[in-house]
Amino acid sequence: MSCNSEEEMTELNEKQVQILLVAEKLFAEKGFDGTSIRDISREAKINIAMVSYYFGSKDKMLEALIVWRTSDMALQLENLLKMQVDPWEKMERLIDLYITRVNKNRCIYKIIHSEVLNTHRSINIQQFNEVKLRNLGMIRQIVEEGQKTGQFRNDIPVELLPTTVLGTYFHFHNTRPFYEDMLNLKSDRDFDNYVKNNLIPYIKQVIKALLKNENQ
Amino acid sequence: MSCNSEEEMTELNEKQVQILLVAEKLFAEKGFDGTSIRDISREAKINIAMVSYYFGSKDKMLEALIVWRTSDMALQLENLLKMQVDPWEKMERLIDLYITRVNKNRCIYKIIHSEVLNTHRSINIQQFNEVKLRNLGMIRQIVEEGQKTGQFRNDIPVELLPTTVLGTYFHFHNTRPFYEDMLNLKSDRDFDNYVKNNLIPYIKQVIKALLKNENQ
DNA sequence: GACAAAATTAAACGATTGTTTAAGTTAAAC
DNA sequence: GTTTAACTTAAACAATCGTTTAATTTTGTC
Repeated sequence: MSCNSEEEMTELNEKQVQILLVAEKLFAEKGFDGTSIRDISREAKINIAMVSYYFGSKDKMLEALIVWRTSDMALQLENLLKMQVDPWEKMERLIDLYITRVNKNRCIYKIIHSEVLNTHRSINIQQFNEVKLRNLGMIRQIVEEGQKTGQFRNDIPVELLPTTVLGTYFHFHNTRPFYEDMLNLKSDRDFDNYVKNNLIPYIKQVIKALLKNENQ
Repeated sequence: MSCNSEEEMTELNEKQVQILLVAEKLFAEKGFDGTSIRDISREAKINIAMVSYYFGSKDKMLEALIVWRTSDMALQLENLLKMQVDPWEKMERLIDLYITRVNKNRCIYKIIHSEVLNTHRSINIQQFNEVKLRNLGMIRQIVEEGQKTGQFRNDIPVELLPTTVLGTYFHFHNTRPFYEDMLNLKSDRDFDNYVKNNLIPYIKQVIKALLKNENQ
């Protein structure tokens, strides 16, 4: 059930990918309901009938988009877990991995959070939940490593750590206009630099402060 | 410019409030674009022409909704700032105030973050930004109090603290179906209890761990 | 070149969108 | 009671929505 490699032909041809790329961009900009199939067709330079032809419907296209973007995370996490490095280092790299990945797929995460969850939409998000649960298991392993060596505290609510990392990151982006005003970030370049030089180190600082065993 | 007490008649009659209450509920459930004026009219038991009659348009109604919900925060924060209590206590109460308020107006915050910001919508959010900036100034004062007594570290990126508090809180709600699954929260009551007994104390723990001066 | 399948198109479908209109009702002022 | 303004209504408006249809073009196979 959790394995989708063969059961429903998830392979996408290049035309489908072309459509999904445009859809992802527009959905993130204007929302799912705010984006029409005609908008997508215009930007992707295809006929409006092609969406129904390739995906069946607009809803199913969104479903295909989500599956496409969330089905290759496990590998990277397993590689991280195998590494023979200090728990602190491993936790830092975990945060880097999270942020890098989420930043790369920021559009689709925005869609998922604001359009799919909580709204009564008939879209299957089971696979998305499974990815999150597997990720959490790996984070728990890293934390336990640090606890065994006495470097980390023992009472850490692991299940809330990713929420702080991602929540801080997403909320920063969600309130981007405010931060641009206050911090005087005039270009995309300024903004990205602030994320890299201030926001990400801050998130690491937060998590490390929370993990640190004070009795040591 | 920042004072709107008289310039454009922000007072709402009870009919307008009735409409806004329904609109807020539906927007949060189905999104701004996903909610039609006919949906609102049906639920509010009014004629579909009343929205245009009272607010001018659907867009202006959203603007009125945002202004209505974000124009009474300053008073509570000023009262908190005046209190003669320990900086730690003050910071805890600040977080409580933030969360209580945001929880009360969760619907409108959801709308603002997912529908207004970042999407190219012609809605004035200046007032919303000003509220945020004023809040930040007060947080900065509390932090400086704690730094003067040596209880807080000196290198604290104050401008990112509210983002961690609100980001963690919002992201928890945004991924609610996942947490319901994992933590076996079967009812609204279970969920609210977890927020009260686990999430909010965790957020306080995170902020306090970050603020704590290790050299003391 | 002939055939079949896949891909693409323009056009139309009925439904729904936000908004406006013009007629109707209500309520208060005089 | 008359007048005036505010309020409310049903109906219609043009525009756009997601989807389907049927015809046409492209592509690959023999």
